[in-house]
Amino acid sequence: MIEAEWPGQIGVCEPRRVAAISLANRVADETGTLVQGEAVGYAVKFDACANKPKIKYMTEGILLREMMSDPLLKSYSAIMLDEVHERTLYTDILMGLMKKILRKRPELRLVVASATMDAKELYEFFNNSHMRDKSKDTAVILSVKGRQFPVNMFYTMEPVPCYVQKSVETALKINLSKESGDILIFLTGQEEVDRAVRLLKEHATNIEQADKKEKMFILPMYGSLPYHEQLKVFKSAPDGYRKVVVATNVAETSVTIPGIVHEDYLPKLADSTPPEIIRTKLTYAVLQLKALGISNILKFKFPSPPPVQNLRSALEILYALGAIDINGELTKPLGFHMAEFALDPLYSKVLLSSGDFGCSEEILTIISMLQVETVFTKPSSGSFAVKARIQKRLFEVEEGDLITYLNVFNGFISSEMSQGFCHKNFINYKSMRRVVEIRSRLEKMLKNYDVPIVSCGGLTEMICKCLVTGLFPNAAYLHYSGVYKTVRGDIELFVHPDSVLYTIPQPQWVLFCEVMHTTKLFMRDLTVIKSDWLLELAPHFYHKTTHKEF
DNA sequence: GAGCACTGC
Repeated sequence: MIEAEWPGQIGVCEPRRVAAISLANRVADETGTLVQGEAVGYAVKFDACANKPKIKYMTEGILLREMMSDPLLKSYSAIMLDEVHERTLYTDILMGLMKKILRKRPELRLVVASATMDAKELYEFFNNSHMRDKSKDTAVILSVKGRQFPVNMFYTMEPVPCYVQKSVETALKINLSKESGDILIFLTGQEEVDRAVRLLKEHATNIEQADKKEKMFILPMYGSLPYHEQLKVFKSAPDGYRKVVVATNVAETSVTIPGIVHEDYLPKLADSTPPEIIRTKLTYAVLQLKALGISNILKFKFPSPPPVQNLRSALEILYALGAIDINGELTKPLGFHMAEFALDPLYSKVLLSSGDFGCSEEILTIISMLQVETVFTKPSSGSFAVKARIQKRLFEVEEGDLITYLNVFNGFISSEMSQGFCHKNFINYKSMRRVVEIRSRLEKMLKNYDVPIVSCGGLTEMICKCLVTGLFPNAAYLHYSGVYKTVRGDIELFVHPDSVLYTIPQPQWVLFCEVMHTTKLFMRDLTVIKSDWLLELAPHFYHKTTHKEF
């Protein structure tokens, strides 16, 4: 074990929650200690270890957050960044911050672990190799040969007509064989996982009823499952049962589910995507760097510098939201509170102003609904597809998708969160449970910030106005040519066919939550607004002269 | 009438 002369903690950052939790479990198991004990623990959002374990596994955002109260990470003597080859936004930001910290704390040990051969680039980044004095270099490259866990893989040699069916059959075959060990099946999406789980459960029930000894314990695993259900895969199956986990690729990398020795395999695509930081919106990341006291974002050393224009527009939006002042300083309390939310700043702004509009109950619901994939299921069979469409109409309103979501949620709550309600209305029950979880967390945060939790009781205009206070950068107007355009930049946008506004006469002004770039630029999750509201509620961003339409 | 999935705070 780690001895006393090792003064601080060892922090290991993983890009995904399940990875952090499963590694902590694994290491605790190997060292014969309890997870979340003194030696080994983990911290992910909403589920942190209470003590300070010697080895702490966490998601990247957690370490970033810890830096807000402990900027030099003094409680750690070593930090490991794992899976760096994935180059998530947070990996890059953490590497930039660690470089700064290392200058002030040369005794801190940093291990950067990557599965690919980008070592040279990272080596140069941490060594300041542009400087002439190489003797000051402190980074070294260590190579570790990969070691595989003994796992039996099953490939199908030929294409199979239905691989969901086939994987279920394979699992059943393994289950009847003499070999012991748990089974992990990978499929491509949530729907497939649910289908496979249903099939397997039928078999499992039959086995139990026939009182055979090959009992199975079936568990699904995918991202939009409520958190407490995700954690079930890490527990061992009851005595006498073989655990069968059916997963999407949530679990594909860096996850070790204890006991798994059989894997179904789907080929992984070559990892060639450029770092997230150079192609994504930086509003939230810049907000967090500001919260860490990085005053000059444009001078911050990123391993892969994002386009300056992206940084500038992030700063401009944060200013217009009121999160930073004219000097680029985080505002108190608004900017600091916005940095605390694990949400797009446009959404956290809407939440924080919802008390003033007397509609925080409704806004909490809407923002929570936006955190999950669509709750409407899309049956593939014809007659059910028509029925689903008819049921969805019952919730639809002319104000747009967001108020429609509000109606769905309220219906779900009135039904006492019944599965029957979801079934009848073609709504995903598990997603709705997750929305309920998220909503109660956000509500707690609003209460902490003394935002009154109040309902406007059906005054949808107040809700729509409140949405403008944060979503104003996402406003579009109907051009006389019949397509929508952004107010700034005149970019052509189209209503997505999934929107409730798709089939009704096009309103003059809308807010969108997201743009999807597929065959065209499609706006999703729309709300109808009035142009006056933009002038009234976002004067920094829109002036009367900005566009003739005003 | 569109259309891969997944993740993180």
